[in-house]
Amino acid sequence: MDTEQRAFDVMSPDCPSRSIMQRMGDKWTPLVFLALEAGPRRFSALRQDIGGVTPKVLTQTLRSLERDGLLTRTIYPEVPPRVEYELTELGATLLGPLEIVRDWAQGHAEKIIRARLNYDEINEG
Amino acid sequence: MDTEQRAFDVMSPDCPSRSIMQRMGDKWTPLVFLALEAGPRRFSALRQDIGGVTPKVLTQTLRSLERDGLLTRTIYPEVPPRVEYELTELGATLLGPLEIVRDWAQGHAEKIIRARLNYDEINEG
DNA sequence: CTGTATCCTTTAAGATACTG
DNA sequence: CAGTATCTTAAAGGATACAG
Repeated sequence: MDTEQRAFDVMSPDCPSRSIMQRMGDKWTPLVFLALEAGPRRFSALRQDIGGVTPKVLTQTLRSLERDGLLTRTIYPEVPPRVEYELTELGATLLGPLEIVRDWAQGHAEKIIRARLNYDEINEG
Repeated sequence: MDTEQRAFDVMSPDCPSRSIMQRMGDKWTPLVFLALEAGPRRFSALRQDIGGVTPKVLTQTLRSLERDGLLTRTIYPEVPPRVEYELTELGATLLGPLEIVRDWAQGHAEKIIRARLNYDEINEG
């Protein structure tokens, strides 16, 4: 059928691009990406880079990104074990958009916090 | 204290910018923004623009964005009632980043879907 | 038309403890 | 070191019906 344009449309309820867009906004995914920006990193390093994440949740996040082809998981047969995570070429293309969003969030956080206080003041007193 | 740089850091567990970044990725927020890109829009119009959203959830999303100062809600005292939603200046500054993310999602959806199929094939049979 | 109210299901996430 | 297992809680989202 139509595979040239409008093949994917986030405004369409069933479009897979929706799930992709949502995944970007989940709690830990963006932080994993930013932590991997500079290069490969192992599990415990990621855990430290990203404050407050439990091993279970970090594993879930990493597996999910691996499944989507956004990063690779490499196991080195050593003792003690070493596992490295690294962005794929595809994953790296997401860094730009992610940084833009991050910069927006950091740059406008103060205004938003003020707006919230103002709203709450008016609507609760 | 330090209000000049690194005032907000998404890598920091308790930074408010995290909650902002997360909100961008919730299910309906980006779609509301894209629907409001062309100008003010009323409730029922938004409901139709955005497939599959229930009134309850749409209201929640809109209220939350209003609270953050990203859009305004204007009630016109008519019968039948008319309510229009419109992006604020602050909200409009988020359109650019959002479009970049949307384009990435739509542009790479196919590759990701293939990666998923491949992963599932290997890890389940 | 623009919502609210209720109830329900699903999913994300966190705490904690344990294993190859 | 790099996870897994189990349990529990919190939050998001959806179905449906109804109200001003």
